[in-house]
Amino acid sequence: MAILNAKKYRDVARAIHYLTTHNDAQPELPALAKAIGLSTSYTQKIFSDYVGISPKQFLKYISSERAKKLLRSDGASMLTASHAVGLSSTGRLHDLFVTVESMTSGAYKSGGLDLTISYSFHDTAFGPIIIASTDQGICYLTFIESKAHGLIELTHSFADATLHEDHLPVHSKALSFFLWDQPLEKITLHLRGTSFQLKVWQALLQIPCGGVTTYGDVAHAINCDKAYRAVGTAVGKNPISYIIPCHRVIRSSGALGNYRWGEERKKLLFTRESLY
DNA sequence: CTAACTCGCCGTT
DNA sequence: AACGGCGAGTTAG
Repeated sequence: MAILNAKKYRDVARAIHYLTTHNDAQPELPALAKAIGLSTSYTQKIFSDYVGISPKQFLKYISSERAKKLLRSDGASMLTASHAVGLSSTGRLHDLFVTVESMTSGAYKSGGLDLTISYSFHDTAFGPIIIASTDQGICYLTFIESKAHGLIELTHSFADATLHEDHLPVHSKALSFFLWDQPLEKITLHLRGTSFQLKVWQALLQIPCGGVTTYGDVAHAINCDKAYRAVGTAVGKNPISYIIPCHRVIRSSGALGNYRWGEERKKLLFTRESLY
């Protein structure tokens, strides 16, 4: 599968941004290419390589009518136990391969004092990432703009931990989650969060690849029907992008809603996965 | 028929 | 006490 480095991701993201902000004008390929400053042939190529469909089709695929249909087809049952038996065949389920450990209150409150964290950088189909782990498991995985910027954010998040760059085998395991045509490897996450956040993140692991659900449905799944607003903020604090698939949660209106790592990235993930 | 706005929700800081 | 990766109902086009 095609892998996006920082520059390619920026180009694709700009293309997505242009299309969605000019969708009423039915933009033709030449207009798109001109807007992002690349040739028509190259624009066509990178777009279809990385998004999976042509620029023209793309607009149709992110329409909120289509999103609503996807919600209706599996939505409500997506977060119930029943999917594990029947519906899971349509998409890989992360919760069968992911174990969650939560940090002790000491490490939790201190910003990671006494923790030794190894981190490494990688490119994925959805852009460059940083992966970090403790001796217990993956503690951090985010999309990044640059290595320097990514490291600053990691440092900010674990201000009192000891950090060093080191590409461990467990990082490669995490990376396998980004590849479709390859079996998943079992992995442990080492998470820092409130009990409410942990419940939310655990629920997200039940959404199969290609599936979508709503913030309200997640709230229902954890028995806090009216806390959908709080669910939104908890989802937004997910420290392990992609493996904990927070990008599969959208608004009940069919609008995609916000995304910590950029609206364009959420559109890319949403489109790419619903083609799966 | 959407799009924009209001007002209520509730866990965090 | 204020603020969100929200949602349902209402109103303006």
